[in-house]
Amino acid sequence: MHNINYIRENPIEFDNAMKVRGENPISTKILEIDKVKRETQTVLQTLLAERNNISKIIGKLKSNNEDAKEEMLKVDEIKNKINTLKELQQIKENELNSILNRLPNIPHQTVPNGKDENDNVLYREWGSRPNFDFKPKMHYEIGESLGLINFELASKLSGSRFVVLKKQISKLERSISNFMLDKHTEENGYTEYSVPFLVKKDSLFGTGQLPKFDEDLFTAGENHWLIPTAEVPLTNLVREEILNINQLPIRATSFTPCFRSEAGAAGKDTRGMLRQHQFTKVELVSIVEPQHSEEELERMLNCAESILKDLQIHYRVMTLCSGDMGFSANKTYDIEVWLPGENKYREISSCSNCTDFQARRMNSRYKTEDKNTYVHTLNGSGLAVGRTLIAILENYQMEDGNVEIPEILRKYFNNQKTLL
RNA sequence: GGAGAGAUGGCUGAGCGGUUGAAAGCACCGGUCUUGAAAACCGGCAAGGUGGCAACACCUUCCAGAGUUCGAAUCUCUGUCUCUCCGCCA
Repeated sequence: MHNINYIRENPIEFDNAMKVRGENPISTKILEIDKVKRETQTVLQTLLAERNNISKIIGKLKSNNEDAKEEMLKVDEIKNKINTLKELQQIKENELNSILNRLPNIPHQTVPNGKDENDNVLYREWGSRPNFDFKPKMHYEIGESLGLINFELASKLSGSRFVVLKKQISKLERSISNFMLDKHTEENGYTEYSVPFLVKKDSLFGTGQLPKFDEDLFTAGENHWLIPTAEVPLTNLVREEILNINQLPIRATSFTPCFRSEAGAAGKDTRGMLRQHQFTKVELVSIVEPQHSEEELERMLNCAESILKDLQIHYRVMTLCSGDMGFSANKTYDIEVWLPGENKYREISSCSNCTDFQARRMNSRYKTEDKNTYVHTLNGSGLAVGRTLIAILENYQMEDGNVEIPEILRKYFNNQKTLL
């Protein structure tokens, strides 16, 4: 949600920011509505003050047993005007909100301008592509030939874009999530949370999934939605809170399933478990003071990267361009892991600074000496577990179809060196 | 699912339809005292908005939404949530 004051004072900058995010210039319209709204409000408030005054007089007259007929007639007159103006003001406010609710965050000045993922810029990379003496297989070929990944069974149960894992691969998934949580809580300073996987509308509005992206979400019953990421419950922990300054920074992590309808991705990545309706993820969320959010984004990125470094898997980090960023983001880094089977880099984490954009929607503030200030919120995958599983299978595969277990995970496997 | 109780400022908690934006306490901030701290005492302390260069004035907000009234934290209706008891159950 945008600060209307900022738009009033910087309409051109605002329109430029929207433009690089693929929106039409709209500040003129916003300010027009805003102007009518405020003018109405000013008149309305004068009338309300008048009404309050007369009512007070009536109160006094009545308590003295005096006649108040004249005053009551006056109020009656004012009341009609008040009702009309109230209605108008409400209409204008709703108009304004329905526009503001759907506009994305302003990009940070260091965000490259661009249209889509082709305009993203390499930020840094780590490691190098592994060499294989044989043709590396795709993760699903590995998993299916071992009989440990099964898509037919999943489709029988739930349809397309689901998967059933079994035995060692199932255990591998579990060990990955344990490793990530251990790392983030023991070394990276995050606090582990277990949170609901079903949330209500307000929470999804707070983080920016609603009202614009409802078709990407699954609903459950009348009033609940399945979370598309733990960012939603974790960030909303501070919704409608006024935090004490000494509570900041908050660094929270959680392991949850994520549910996405993948409405716009028909036909994309249909093979394998790269793009599923349900996957698990360890999420990182930071709530910080505004002046610290830029460095916190770098810190969060490092925390996410530390997982792949420990797993010894090659990756690169991309700075997303303005057109490829998510709705709430001011700046986003994607970590793309190398998948030898696919012979491609694929997104495995996305770390975003949402500045005060979500905080305004959530009304999350902290107390400083003389006023309350919106916090800054950040979120990042640390990492997507399903895709980490894919990365391990493809990077650690052996010619005989077996898979080596990354050293850091062996403690979860009784020091076993390979999957079989 | 059945029966009852409740929702008030950062927290706890008062509140006859009209000087209640809201008592009191805690927390927090400033001061006095003290070598320093604690204690004690004094003072300050809700949020959002509109107008104004500003001082400041005004409006709105006591879970949410409708309603009654000249006037609602206080009365009525609906919804949401919380708690207690009973039943059922992971």
